[in-house]
Amino acid sequence: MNRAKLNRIIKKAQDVCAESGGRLTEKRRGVLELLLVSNKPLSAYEITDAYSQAAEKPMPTMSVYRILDFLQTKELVHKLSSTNKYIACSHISCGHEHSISQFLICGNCQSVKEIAISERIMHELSQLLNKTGYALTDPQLELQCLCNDCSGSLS
Amino acid sequence: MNRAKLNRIIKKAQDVCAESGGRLTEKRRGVLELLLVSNKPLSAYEITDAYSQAAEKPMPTMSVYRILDFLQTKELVHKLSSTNKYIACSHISCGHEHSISQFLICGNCQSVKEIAISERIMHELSQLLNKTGYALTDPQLELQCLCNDCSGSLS
DNA sequence: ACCATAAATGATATGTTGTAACATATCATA
DNA sequence: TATGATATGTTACAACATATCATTTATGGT
Repeated sequence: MNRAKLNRIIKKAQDVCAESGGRLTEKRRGVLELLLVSNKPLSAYEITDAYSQAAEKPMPTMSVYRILDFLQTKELVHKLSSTNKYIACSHISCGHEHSISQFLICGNCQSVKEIAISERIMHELSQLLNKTGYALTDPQLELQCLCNDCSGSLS
Repeated sequence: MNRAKLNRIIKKAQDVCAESGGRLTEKRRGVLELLLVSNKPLSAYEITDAYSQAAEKPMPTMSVYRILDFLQTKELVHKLSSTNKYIACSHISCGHEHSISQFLICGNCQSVKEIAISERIMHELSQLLNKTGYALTDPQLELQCLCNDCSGSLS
């Protein structure tokens, strides 16, 4: 991710916050940037450590959790509940609708790809669920995968 | 779950263990029974407390984790990573193949239903993933839902 | 039956993830 | 500048999980 692209995303994120009455403060922007430049999801503690090191003064863990909560309500950040880690949304700059979010998690290198599963598959899934007496409330899927790079290198 | 059915499942579980060179000890059986009779997933600590109370002597948490690990390797128990809770497999007595496991988790009453998603949907999903450079390694899905009972009672 | 071995369990300490409760600081605006 | 709303700091603790080493219990070979 180059600086220009990062700046565009941050600008958009500021707009998103402003529209809903929040502020993308320095710390919130810092956490978001950390996640944007990371090539893998980070735990709250990893963010704490990275931020503290970069800022050369300790960032309270509590603040990190609150900032992550805030960023999640703005759908700028997603939490992966299967790993308790956090990842920046891949679609901030394009104004993507977040009604569906599916994550492919590489079990080897921990890289994550955020994809959009076809409406048709999700619809089929929903139909199947309804027959069972359960209705889908959160279509976020987390799929344990192996990425191409890793599947090659593991012979 | 009546006693007869429970006994059939335990018997089958003993067979599964024996075939792979393990033993369904008293404590392991006890933990499995707790999960079988529970109508909702239990955390490791809830299991610890329930077992300790039933046995009238304290069960070390560490033992519970080890027992859960063991039961998971035999696919008698599944872990729900989205909630850090554990659930008995619904298909022990029928010798079900465990290559696919999908869980519908009610966000209100925490009841869980283990279902088999159609091969066709899983195949489509797999195909879609391959295009993205990721290959599915673990088809366990955890879907956040609302069950019929709860969706009715929540007006 | 006896012992060697492996499997299982116990006990203690520590690591990781997350929330509760309350205080203080900063910003917008009337 | 007073006020309310938003944001951050601090401390304590709850919940979930692993590491390590000691002890006990089953099992197979002699």
